[in-house]
Amino acid sequence: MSIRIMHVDLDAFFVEVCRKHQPELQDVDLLIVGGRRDSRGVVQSASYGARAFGVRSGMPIAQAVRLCPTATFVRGEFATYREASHQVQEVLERHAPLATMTGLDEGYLDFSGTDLLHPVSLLDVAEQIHDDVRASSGLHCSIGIGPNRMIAKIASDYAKPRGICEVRDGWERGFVAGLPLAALPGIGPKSTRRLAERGLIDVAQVQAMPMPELVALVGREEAAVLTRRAEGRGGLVLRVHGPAKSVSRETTFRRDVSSAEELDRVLMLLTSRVAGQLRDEGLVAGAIVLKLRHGDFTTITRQTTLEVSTALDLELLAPARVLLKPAFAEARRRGQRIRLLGIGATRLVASEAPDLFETEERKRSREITTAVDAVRAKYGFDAMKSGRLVKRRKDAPPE
DNA sequence: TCTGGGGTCCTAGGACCC
DNA sequence: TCTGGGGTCCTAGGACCC
Repeated sequence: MSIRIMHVDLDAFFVEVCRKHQPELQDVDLLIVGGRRDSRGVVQSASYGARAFGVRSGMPIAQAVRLCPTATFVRGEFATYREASHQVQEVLERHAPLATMTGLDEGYLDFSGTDLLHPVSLLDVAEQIHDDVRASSGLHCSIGIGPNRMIAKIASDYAKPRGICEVRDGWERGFVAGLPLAALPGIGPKSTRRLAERGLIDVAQVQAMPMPELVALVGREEAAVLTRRAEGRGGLVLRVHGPAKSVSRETTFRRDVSSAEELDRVLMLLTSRVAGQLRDEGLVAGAIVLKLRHGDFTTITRQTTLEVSTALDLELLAPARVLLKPAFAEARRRGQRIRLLGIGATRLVASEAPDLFETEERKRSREITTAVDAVRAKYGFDAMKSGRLVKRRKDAPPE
């Protein structure tokens, strides 16, 4: 049985979704999604016109403004991304027995063992998928086909935009030979720099290098991984997403914060959003993680195990506060303001039926929470907030 | 005006148990 | 009184991906 995997990647996804929902952006050639010009964010996605100016995803907005000052900057709406992503997912599921989205804007299909159905090539199938995605979501995509996941992914990248690239079995080594190492998945900025310091830039160099020499350069373990990738070998099976392993919310302040009160207010809000999502998904958390980023961008995390797994706001908030207090004190001692605050829930398990022996207090708290969730399900998250948050909102300066 | 937000996976050291 | 090693859980940090 031959293994054939297809990777579908949407072109300039965030930009195109924004165009779809804001028709006035339709003819804006220089469009950058991620945040307004003055925001403390990074570029999520840039139109091909803006990319010609050197704008790339992940780049600070401020830098994008300098490179492309006449561009239009928009923030984008997560809900619209999710909606478009679902439309694409449905198309993919129609075309293969096993299909899975691995991000909002990409997914894999497994055509392994369909040699009788598609004996020679999957190009015609890919063309059909492209057209169906376009018809269903209004978005263009690029498609890569290969004998493993890594090759399919690199091929879709190579095909961009709006292209299809098929790498047949046996050709993968030659296909990756012309690429820089940084183009291989798993080799990010840090590894790229480290490898470059040892003179390793291109895949072809690794292919040509005798193993002992490579081991001498980067060590046995990394040499093995590098060789495997440089030979074009990669994952052969698709795994469908399991349940979430963590749920988190974090926010970067518009200006660094030094007030304990403000931190606590935001901690309440973030925790309540995390807790809400946990309940929504029928999960409880066994531990929580607090994240702080200082003004100088150093980032710390503090984690603690919960006595009882929970998805109740207050039962997550209390230990979160216990973590925040000394961490904030330490930041103060070092003269650091807080740039980012985040809270995450981990060690998630499916929530069970309520404990028969639970205290009256906890029972009441759980029942109130259920009522709040019901209101929120109907009117949205902001329909219910704790009195403290509402009060504070009123005297807050206009956004 | 430097550097988002939501994830996954890996490593490494210490505690603790057998 | 000294001396193990393996296994597992926990925390913190870091690389990477989209």
